[in-house]
Amino acid sequence: MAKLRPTISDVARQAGVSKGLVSFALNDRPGVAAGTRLRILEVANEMGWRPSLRARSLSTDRAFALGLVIARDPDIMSGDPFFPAFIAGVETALAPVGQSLVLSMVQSEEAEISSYRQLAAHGRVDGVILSDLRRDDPRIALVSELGLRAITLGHPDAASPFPAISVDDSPGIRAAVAHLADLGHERIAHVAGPSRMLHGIRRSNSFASVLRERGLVDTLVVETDFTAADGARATRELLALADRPTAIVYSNDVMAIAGLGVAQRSGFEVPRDLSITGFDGSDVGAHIYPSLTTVTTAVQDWGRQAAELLLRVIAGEDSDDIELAPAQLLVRESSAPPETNTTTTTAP
Amino acid sequence: MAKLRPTISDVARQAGVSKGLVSFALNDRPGVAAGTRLRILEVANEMGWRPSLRARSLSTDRAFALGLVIARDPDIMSGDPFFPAFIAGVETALAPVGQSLVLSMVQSEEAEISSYRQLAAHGRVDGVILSDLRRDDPRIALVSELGLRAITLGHPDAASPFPAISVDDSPGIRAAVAHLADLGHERIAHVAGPSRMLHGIRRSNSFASVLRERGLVDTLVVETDFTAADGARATRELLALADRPTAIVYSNDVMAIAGLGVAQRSGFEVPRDLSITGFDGSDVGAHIYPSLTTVTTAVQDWGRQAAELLLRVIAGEDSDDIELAPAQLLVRESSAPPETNTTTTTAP
DNA sequence: TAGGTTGTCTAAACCGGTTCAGTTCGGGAG
DNA sequence: CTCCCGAACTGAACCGGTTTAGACAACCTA
Repeated sequence: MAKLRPTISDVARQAGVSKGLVSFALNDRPGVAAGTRLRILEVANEMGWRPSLRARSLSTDRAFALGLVIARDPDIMSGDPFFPAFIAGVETALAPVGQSLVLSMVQSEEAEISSYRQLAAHGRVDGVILSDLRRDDPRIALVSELGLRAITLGHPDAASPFPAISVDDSPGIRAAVAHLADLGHERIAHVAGPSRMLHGIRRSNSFASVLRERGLVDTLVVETDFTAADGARATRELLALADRPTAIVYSNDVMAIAGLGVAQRSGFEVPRDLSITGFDGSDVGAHIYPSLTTVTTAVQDWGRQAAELLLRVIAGEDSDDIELAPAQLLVRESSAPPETNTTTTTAP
Repeated sequence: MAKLRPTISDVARQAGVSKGLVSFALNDRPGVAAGTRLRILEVANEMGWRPSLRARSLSTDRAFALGLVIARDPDIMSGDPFFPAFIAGVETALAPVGQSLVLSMVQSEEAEISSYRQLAAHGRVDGVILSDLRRDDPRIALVSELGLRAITLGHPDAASPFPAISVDDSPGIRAAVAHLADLGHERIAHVAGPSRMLHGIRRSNSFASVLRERGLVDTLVVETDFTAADGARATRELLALADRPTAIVYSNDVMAIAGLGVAQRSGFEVPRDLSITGFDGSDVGAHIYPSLTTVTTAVQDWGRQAAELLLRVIAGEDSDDIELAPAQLLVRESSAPPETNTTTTTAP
């Protein structure tokens, strides 16, 4: 015979007080005599009482959960190291405080919107983490209109009522390009992410600005949808150019690996004939041949701090924007000086 | 001023009936006159009434959510195509019925156990999906003791109160090995997953049994933890053998890609000097050079059907085990006949 | 000693649904 | 014309917490 879990009324009866007082005692609120509080806690503990999240949810109008809606094709997700690490980080912040993560993975913009609507309508979460910001991102207005709390991963391109927690990609991209330029590359291409995504734009801008600073060509840019297939396509296009690049900076590791495949298949030897760099260092990039020079960020930490920030927002505490340690270049084998039979550069 | 969302009492008042009757009407239960029901639905719709999930949760003792606890290191997750696709599939089953997925990613067995305990104690979910089954998996007893409903991905190695939804790996593995044997390979190795995981064991067994049937060596097996790093390590060990294998069957694509890297780095040309096959076809495997022969399953469909099965279990409907279409071999470029002129190739 | 203040506690309302016992009413059978 | 029955509906309890108004006693002050 399974004995039902005790309720707050059971505790009250057992302790000989009213259930209201038990509630006060258990929530550490003033107005309870020290001795009584102790006795109540003791009785509750002894009876194995656990608060009912549902009852608490109903009466306090909170969900004790955060939401994350990922709008990406599973194909893109499949090789991407970002979300697993990010979610693992979120978890480390939530578990200790008894909160949960409600995850939704959608594959179209309509599904994305209805996903946020459902989360809000059902009161499923107290706040959401907005990732993969886009230009004029409709989610910001939507989410605030729905009355959800939120934070953004990165700064949106318009005014936003939500705090942002960001990792500056620029130093990483700049370091990658500078690294290649320092090696002597003059025609450096960029296989960019979708231009509707802000981090894609930012990376592209950083890319272009370093090149301009150095007086190098900054027009070798191909936009992609972040998939391996599109990374391969972009690489084929670049390598087919009459004046092909000698180095390619990719916006993620998956595309870089696919690009490496294309290059090798076409008879180019990397890094002798072509240098490549990735982004958002994946585990596998370290083990391919040649190993992939890439740009890494502390994603798991990002996840943890994002969750902590959102919890503070929900609690109504002051919460300013957070700027995390910038992305860092990790030089491995896939980058080297270009073949030297090309024209030599003159030192400034 | 924002008007508060209407409650069932508001609808009742507006329609001139009791709130009990509104509840009956909205839940399509008998005992409501057709005309009245229509009027109530009309009023509710007009007022924009949405049921409060929290109130419903409290009174019906249900969560309207499913749980998934993933106990893997983010490093392993990062290149693995399984969970993103699986979760996307789950979502397609949940969204239409207004349910949600509560996801938890943990990195230790204690954290895993306490994660299930929290989900149950908080009544956060009505059931859980048990993935990555292990031998003598403690979660089966735990989860049933906690009173959660559940389904397992694959058949556990002991009696289980939960239905299983499985994809038979054997045909895929057997096809991969047969493919290699048919090409003429005689020394075929296996880079296996952790032996504590049932699917790892099953794949190893299938591997060994085909080899025995064909009278080939079945002892070239190295166990790994599924990471790229460990896949690389296993490959180095195998290639260092005096009588090295001419083909390697990997238990996932990430390790196969890492293995390819190791082989190429050691001067082996794939597939001329060494054939390799992966498992759980990832997007990127199609774009490396040489492209990866692998074994694929319809993971997204698996996710959708798993969620649907669990929903049936929760609803108390009959729910038998489900056997999905078996894994299939996808032959690409990384497998070819062994070199016939030399029995042993020496590493440069 | 009266009056006010403070601290401790109780009772009841409340969150927004579901469910059940019981009341009302109309129609068919006898 | 009754009587009975089932369909339609009401009112209230219930889920398990939180919160507020108010009761009561002890203590302090004038």
